[in-house]
Amino acid sequence: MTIPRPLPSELPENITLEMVARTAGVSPATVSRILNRSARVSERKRAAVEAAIKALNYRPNALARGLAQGRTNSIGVLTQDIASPFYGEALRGIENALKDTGAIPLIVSGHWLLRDEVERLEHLLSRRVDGLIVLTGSLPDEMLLRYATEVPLVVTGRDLEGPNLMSLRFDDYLGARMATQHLIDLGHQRIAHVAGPLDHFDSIERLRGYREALVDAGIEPDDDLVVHTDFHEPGGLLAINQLIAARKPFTAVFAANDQSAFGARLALHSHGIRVPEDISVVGFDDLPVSNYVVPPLTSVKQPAYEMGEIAARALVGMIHGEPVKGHLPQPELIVRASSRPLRR
Amino acid sequence: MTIPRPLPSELPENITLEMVARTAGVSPATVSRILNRSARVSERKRAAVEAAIKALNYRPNALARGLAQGRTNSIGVLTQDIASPFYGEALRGIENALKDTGAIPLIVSGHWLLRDEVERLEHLLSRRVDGLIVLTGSLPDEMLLRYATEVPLVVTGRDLEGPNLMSLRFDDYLGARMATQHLIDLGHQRIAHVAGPLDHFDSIERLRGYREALVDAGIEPDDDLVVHTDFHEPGGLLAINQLIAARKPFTAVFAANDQSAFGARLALHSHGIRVPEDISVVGFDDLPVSNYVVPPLTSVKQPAYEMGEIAARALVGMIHGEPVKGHLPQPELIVRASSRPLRR
DNA sequence: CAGAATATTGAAAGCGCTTTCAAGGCGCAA
DNA sequence: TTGCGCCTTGAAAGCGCTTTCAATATTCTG
Repeated sequence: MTIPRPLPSELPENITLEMVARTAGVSPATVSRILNRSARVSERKRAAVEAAIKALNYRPNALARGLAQGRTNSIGVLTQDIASPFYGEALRGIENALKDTGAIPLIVSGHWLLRDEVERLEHLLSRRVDGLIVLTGSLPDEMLLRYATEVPLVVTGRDLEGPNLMSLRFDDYLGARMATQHLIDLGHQRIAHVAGPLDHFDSIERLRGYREALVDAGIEPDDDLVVHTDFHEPGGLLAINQLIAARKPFTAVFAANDQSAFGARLALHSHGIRVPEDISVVGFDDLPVSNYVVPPLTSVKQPAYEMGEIAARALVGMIHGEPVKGHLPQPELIVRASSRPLRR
Repeated sequence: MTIPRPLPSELPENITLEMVARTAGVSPATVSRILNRSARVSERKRAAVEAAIKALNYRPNALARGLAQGRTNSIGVLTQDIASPFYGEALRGIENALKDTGAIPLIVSGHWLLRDEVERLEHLLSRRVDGLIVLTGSLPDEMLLRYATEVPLVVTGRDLEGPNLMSLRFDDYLGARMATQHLIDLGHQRIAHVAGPLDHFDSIERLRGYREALVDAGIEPDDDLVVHTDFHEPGGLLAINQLIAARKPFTAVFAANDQSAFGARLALHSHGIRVPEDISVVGFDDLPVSNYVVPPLTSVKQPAYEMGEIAARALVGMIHGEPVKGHLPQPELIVRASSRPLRR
C-alpha cells in the first residue's frame, strides 16, 4: 500500500550541498551559512558558492533541512472538502497570507468525519508541520487542546481558549438574526428555514438566530417551517419540496448557507414559484458565485477569505512566539435581488 | 521572512524511534522493521515494540524517514486556483485516488502565472515529492519535459509525449462541436460564443470546435459574435453586455465554461431576456452547481473528478515503475433546461 | 547428533543538512 | 615587535530514521 522507491534510473544524480561545497572549494558549513544568511561570509567565497550553485543547479533538500532545524516551514491545514466553495475561499486567504513567509500550506480534507480528521491531523504532525489550522470540523474541544500542546493551532468555527491555541468564530447567531430580521422588515411573517445539520455548531447558532429574531418580532416560530439538511444544493432542493408537499404556506426562505439556497431556489422554480416576486430567498455565506446567480442572492457575508488570512497570520505569529489575537469582522447582510417586500 | 524555530517551551519532548527501541528492549533496526513491515520479527519483540509505541505515543518522523528512504510518500499537485470549482473537483479526484496509497498530495497554486508556477514547482521539488501532477497551466512543454527528468510527471490539458511523463487531454474541440451542434440542431443560427482567453489552449480548441461546427452546418461564422473573456463570471456578464450593446442579434450563447455561462445568463436576465425562452445558453465543464442554477445549465461534461483520479493513479503507477496509460472519457453533452428549440 | 541452512537480530554507516566549537587569520594598539 | 580581540572558516556531531552486513539463534536434513 505504500509507494516503493523510484526506479534506479538514469535520472540526474542528486546534487547535495556537499557537492556544492566541494566545487566551490569551501566547507559545507560555509555553504549552509550562505544559504541561510546565518553568518557573514567573505565576498570571495560567497561568489564562488553562488557560482557553484548555479552551475550545478543545486536545490536544497527541504527534508534534510527540516530534520536538522527541527522546523519545516510548512503549516498543516485541515479543511473539510477540498472542493467546497466556502472553504476554498478560506484556503485562498491562507495561501495568500503565507505567500511571503516562505511557508507552504499542506492541505488535507477531513470530510466532516472524525475518523478522517484525526487520521489527517496525525499525518500532518508526522510530517512535522510548524503549526496547524483547523477549519471547523467535528473534533471535540479536548482533542484540539491536546493537539495544541504539540504545535501552535488556530481553529475556526468555535470558541475555545487554551494555551498555544487561538479560535476564530464568526457570529453565526447574529448573522442569522440579521437575515431573518431583513425578511421581517420586508413584511414577511411566514419565513421558512432551510437549516444545516443538527450536529454542526454553526447550524445550531443560525437556527437560534432565526428563531430569536422571529420571537423578538412577535412572530411565533413554527417548527414545521424548519427543515434540516446537509448544507448542499440537493438538500436545499429536497427541503423545499418537502415544505411544499406539506402544504405549509410561507412567503420567504432563509437558507443556512448559499448552497442550500441555490437548491431551494431551483425547487421553487420548478414549482413555478417566482423569486423574489412570490417568495423571497436569503442565503448565508455570500459565496463569490452568489452575486452571479439569477436572481443575485441576498446573503449574509461570511468573510471566508479574510478568515483564512487572519488564521494564517495569527498562526505565523504564534509560531514566532508572539502572543496574537485576531478577530473576524462582524456579520454583514448583502442585499440583492432575491428578497423584496411582501406583496399584499 | 522565514519562520523561526518554535519557542523553547514545555512542549512534550519528541519521542523518537530510538526511545521506543530502548523501552522495548530491542534495537532501532527492529523497530524500523516492524514499522515498515520490511522483515519478519519474532512475535515477542513485535508485541513489546507495539506496546512501547502505544505507551510513548510514538509518531514516526516523516522527514527522517524521507531522508533515509529517498522517498517521501507525497506527490506535488500544481493547480491554478485553489478555489476554482473546476479544479476543485480534480483535486477531489486526486485526493480520493491517493487515499489508500499512503501518499499525500501537496497542493500549490500557480494562478496561471508562469513565474508562480515555476516557483511553486521548485518548492515542491525541494520537498522531494515522489511525483508531480500539473493541472494545465502555462508552463512551456520543454520545461515540463525537463521536470519529468527529475520526477514522474502527469500533466493535464495538453498533448505531450516524453519519458517519465504522461499527458491527459480532454477533447475540447469535440466538446465544443457537440455543444454548438446541439444549438444548431435546435434551429439556432446566430450563436454567440463567450470564449476563453486567447492564450489558453483549451479556449482555442473550443473556439475551433464552435467555428467548425458552424461551417459544417453551412453557417458563416461571425467574428462579431465571439467575445473573449477570462473564464470567470464577471467576464461572461461583460461579454454579453458588450454583444447587446453592439446590437448584434443572436438567439443562443455557447460559453466556453460554465462560470462565464453564469455571468452571461445574469447579463441576459438583467436585460429582461429570458433563458431559454428568448435565448438558449450552453456551457462547458458541467460543474456540480450547474445542475442547480436556474434554469439548470446545458453543458459539456468535463470529467474533472475522473481526470484527477486518473492522473493520480497513473502517477502512482509511474512511481512504481509501471508503464501506464490512462485515458479521459469522451466529451458528453448534458442537456438541461437552458437550451431549447428556436422559436420561429 | 553433526552440520548446514535459515530465521532473527543488532551495530553501524549513511541520508543531506545545521550548528557548535575551536582554530586560524587579520588588524590594531602599545 | 608583541599581544589582544574580532572575523571568518572548517571539523565534527547530530537531527531521526533505514538498510546493509555480519553475528547469533533456530530449525532442518541426513
